[in-house]
Amino acid sequence: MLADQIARMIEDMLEESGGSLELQRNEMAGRLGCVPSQISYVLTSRFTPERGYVIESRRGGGGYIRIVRKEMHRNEYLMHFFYAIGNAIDEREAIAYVQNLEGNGLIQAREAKMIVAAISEASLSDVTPAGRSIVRANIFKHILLSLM
Amino acid sequence: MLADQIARMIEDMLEESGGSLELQRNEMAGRLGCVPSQISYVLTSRFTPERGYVIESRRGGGGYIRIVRKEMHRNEYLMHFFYAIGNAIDEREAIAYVQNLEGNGLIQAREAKMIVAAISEASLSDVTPAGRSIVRANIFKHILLSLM
DNA sequence: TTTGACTTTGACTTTGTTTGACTTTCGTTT
DNA sequence: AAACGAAAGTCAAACAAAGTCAAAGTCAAA
Repeated sequence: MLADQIARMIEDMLEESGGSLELQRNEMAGRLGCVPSQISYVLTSRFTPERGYVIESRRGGGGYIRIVRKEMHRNEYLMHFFYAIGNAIDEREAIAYVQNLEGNGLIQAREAKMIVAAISEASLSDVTPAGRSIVRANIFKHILLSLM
Repeated sequence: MLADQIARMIEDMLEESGGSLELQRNEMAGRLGCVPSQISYVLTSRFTPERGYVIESRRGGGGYIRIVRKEMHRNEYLMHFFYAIGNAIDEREAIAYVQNLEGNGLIQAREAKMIVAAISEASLSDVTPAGRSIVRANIFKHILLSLM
């Protein structure tokens, strides 16, 4: 399958480059003889944060897509929390996790305060109550990824 | 990319001169082999007030462009941002603010990464596009409050 | 044999950069 | 003053990416 082929190729490139690479979508699609959006598809379906990848990109002239693989095994503790969060978490439980992280020395006091502020009900008051826990989980997980 | 190259050059010059410099647009464009308005573009797209730069200039014979990196002190600064964010902010502008905070030593590199992660489009992908800027502003402001 | 998850494709949108023609503002000569 | 030339400012067009989304295709499992 095309998608798998592309995924393998990207993994290989990540391997070679030690876990971080930049590519150009159009250029790569050209080399592979596929449409550019196929690259996007592979990225969103396979290189997700859940699997430890972080993607950033820029449009326009000189645009690029950067893919970074986080070393899950070197961040066992953080990963533990990452999985524990799941895809939704309420404020109370989230705060407990933050305290836990701080207690284990994985984050500083100031960082803990920042996280609590970010995922507080107050910060998310404009999200529908139903959606809050989901958005909170997403934010929290992305913060954890940024620490890896 | 040309624009980035020019931006880097200006940053270097600012570094050397301790945060303030004067240049001539035409002269610089000549040295770089680009059109003068390219310099203007870099200035307006990168050396913005959000990033902590102040630009002033004069036309006519002996004209110049002065670029000053502005530094403020902690509370003044946090307050300034708090108000500047308003009740909605897009990702780009928000990141510019974070870079500014980091550049002026108000937050650590790790903290900057955390904030960027927290307010990224990726973190907020489950919020409606229209709502994202509003939620982002809220999160950002609450994080700032946690730093005061 | 229908369903549903996953894939493939391409038209359209948005964002970012580069260029050049034209305008405005100064200082300096006449 | 008026005219001139030397700056910088403005703006829109052309170009260069990446993002989005929905329609159509595929295929295995019920």
